[in-house]
Amino acid sequence: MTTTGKSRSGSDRGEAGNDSKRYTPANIEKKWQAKWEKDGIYNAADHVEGKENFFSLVMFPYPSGDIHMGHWFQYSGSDAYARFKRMQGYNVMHPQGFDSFGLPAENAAIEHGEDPREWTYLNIENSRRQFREMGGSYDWTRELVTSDPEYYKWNQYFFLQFLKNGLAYRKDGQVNWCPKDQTTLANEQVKDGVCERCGTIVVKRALPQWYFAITKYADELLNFDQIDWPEKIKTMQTNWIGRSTGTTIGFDVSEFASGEQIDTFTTRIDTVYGVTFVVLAPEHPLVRKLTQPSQKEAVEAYVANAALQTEIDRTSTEREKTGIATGAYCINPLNGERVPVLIGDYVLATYGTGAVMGVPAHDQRDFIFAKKYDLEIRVVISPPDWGGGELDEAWIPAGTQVNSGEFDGLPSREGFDAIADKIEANKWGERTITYHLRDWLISRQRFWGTPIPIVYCDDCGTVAVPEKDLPVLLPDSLKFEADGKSPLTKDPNFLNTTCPDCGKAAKRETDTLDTFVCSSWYHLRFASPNPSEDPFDDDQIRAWAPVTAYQGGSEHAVMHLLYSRFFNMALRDLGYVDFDEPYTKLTNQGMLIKDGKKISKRSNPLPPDPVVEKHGADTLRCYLMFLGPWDQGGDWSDSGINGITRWLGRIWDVAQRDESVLGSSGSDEAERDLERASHLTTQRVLADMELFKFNTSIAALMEFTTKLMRSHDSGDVSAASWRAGVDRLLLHTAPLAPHIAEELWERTGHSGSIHLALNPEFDESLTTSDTITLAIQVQGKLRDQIEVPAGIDEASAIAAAKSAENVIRHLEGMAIVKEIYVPGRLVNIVVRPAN
RNA sequence: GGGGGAGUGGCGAAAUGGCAGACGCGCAUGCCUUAGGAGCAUGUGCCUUAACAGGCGUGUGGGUUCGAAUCCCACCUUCCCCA
Repeated sequence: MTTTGKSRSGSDRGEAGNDSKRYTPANIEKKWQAKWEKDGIYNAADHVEGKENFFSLVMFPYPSGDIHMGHWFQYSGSDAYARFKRMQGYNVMHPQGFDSFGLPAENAAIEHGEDPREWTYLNIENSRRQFREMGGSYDWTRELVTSDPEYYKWNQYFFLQFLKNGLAYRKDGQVNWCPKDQTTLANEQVKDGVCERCGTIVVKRALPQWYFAITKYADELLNFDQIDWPEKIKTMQTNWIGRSTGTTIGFDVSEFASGEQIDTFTTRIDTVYGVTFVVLAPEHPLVRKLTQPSQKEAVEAYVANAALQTEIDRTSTEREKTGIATGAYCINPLNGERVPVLIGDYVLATYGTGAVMGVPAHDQRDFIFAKKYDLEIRVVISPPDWGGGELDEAWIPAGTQVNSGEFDGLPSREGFDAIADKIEANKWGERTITYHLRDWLISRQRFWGTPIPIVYCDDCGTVAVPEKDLPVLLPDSLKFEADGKSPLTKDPNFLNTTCPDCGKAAKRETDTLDTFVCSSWYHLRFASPNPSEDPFDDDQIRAWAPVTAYQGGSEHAVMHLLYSRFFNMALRDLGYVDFDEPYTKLTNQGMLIKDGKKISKRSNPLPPDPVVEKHGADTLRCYLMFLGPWDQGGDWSDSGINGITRWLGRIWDVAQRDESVLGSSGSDEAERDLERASHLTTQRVLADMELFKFNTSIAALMEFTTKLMRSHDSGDVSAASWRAGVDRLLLHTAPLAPHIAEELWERTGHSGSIHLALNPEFDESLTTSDTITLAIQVQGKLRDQIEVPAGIDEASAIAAAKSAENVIRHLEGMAIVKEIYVPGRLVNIVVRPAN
């Protein structure tokens, strides 16, 4: 830094205390943050006479260290919206908390031997400070921390209610297993197929896991009628749920395994006469029974290899499909044909029935597979003009049934139903609806989470912990040790307990709940933060829920946002709430990236504290909101922040100008002009804020700021209308830059917080002017612009257009074909050469 | 592999069927200043032109329309999420 620079900033600091002329964020931001908190102006009462409640919720953060710039992006926008709604006259509740269970705390424990609890609560402390420095309008009396026993107790309680009502169950699931460490691994702990710690190749292994029965709600989750959500989120959820209608059909294998059949599911039963092979997933239970002695060795090797592959690899279309014969055959019930049974790792045991029928002529994957293994390709849906020759690729579209026995000649669309009817009549299978959605696996083999309240007793089996014994507490000390096992599995005080039923010695469940359970109902606890005997108070839920407006990233489209909807529907059916959907309106903010990549504490850091220190919280908030459309995110760069610094400096300057230099009345034209700008600004800002278009709101306010400066400079507006304009500017700026707006509100003689004031109003009739500029096009190309009276009729507009100088030139030698007038906007004259 | 976005000046962007580039950054020139990493004013898509004016222009190729950044079809690039 140069000497000049140093002395300048030094003098800034020196003057700051008494020179109120200069905008110095550090001098005002802390002051107002303290005052707002002391006065509790953002604390929401459950009922306020004459005001409608508005629950404005933003997805709460995971406290992984600093609140980073991405959080600032998210929370600046959502806070501006909550403030805007408050100024619209709503009784706004805008809570904040911490989603504090989860893997990063465990990683800190694993890497640095820290206690995840200490690590987490230290981070929370730091995050609270940053939230305050942001100037968020949060109601901190409602704060919740999901790793507090008062909170996770209710996760356990809901788990038990779900268990009682058939919505929670335990069954075998595939987990990552490290054979050396003898432990399960989270997906994140598997790097390139090997154990993160010891480098051993990780295998898939079946272990009992807990599930929530979300698939019971698959159809209701497909219905979005009651909620105002972005189309893209609804599309993602719809695709994720993946409802498809089709037919199951069994292929008899009793020749090789008595009494058994292979169940397959297909959406194209019309092609069933074209089945020339059947493929099983390597994990399919029939694999062992069907494999013939000659194939045994090869099949075992193939199955072992498949266990090492990820699903990505196995289902990738880039990779060549592989398969291996079992040596067994099955019978196609439709035509009695005997077709080979193969094993292919591109078939997943967890999807559908874990077996597919191979129809190479009408499925491209099967086609390539059949070519490779020299299997028959039989056309059963004839393409139009098909001469009976070999196909170059699978024919997917509809056609005419051929080689399909009694169904030959039918259009395949009719063949679909006719064949399905026959299958159902003969009880070979039935029409079925399947979903891509699977039940929600809630077991985590981790230690920083909600303990699942279950006890295993040798005599009584799986026993639920009685509600009166909740919460099942996490042990105080959770030190991770080098063997890779969860501390819960080794802590005798936690592990050893007595059976609630028979009183004998028993072991606790050591799995913890997925952290998405915490976030599935946290909004209800915000609405009702205090009860200790119930998860929440019904009257408070009625006052606030469902959430009026919810904001968060679209990366949660198919996990959190689907789980929460399921959770709400389940709670409704169990009698806890009386509404169907948890979040009425959803808005996604985009992702803030830096240098083209996601911001991350480790690999791509961007700490906000230095920026706040240099420019102030208001400047940073506005800059982030000005970067671009909030719902599309933005690419951070330091270069533009000066624009916001200048703008706030100009507001600071204009608001404190001496109005006594202006007269008690101004010129008609200038008054009218300022009035129009004022009402137009309010119209634009109110509309844009409602749509989370903060960038264009700020652009409108920048223009208005300039307008007010010029009006004052020119001196031809009245003091009263100029001052009213300044008030309007401050009120609109308040949600975006809350500290400076509050400071200037006070300095310009107002009493009470600007944040409890109401938005200005506008009169649309005052936003228009007497004349408009019409664009004149010839052949759709702009040729001139003319000034005309605002209410001009079509004929006069076209006449005026035709007499514009530059237009005359372009009409020369042309015959007019058509004249188009778009009221208030343009005239387009369509011509052709006049012979 | 599946799913969802996004491509517009040197840069962030605006405009959702009607004047492409509002607003801001940066840059240039000028004013003010002992000074400027301050402030103010003016200009700034590219090409041709002394000027008037004209041509080109919203990732690429096609289409619909009097008129397309915007709607439709195909493709390319890129980001995010899930497995």
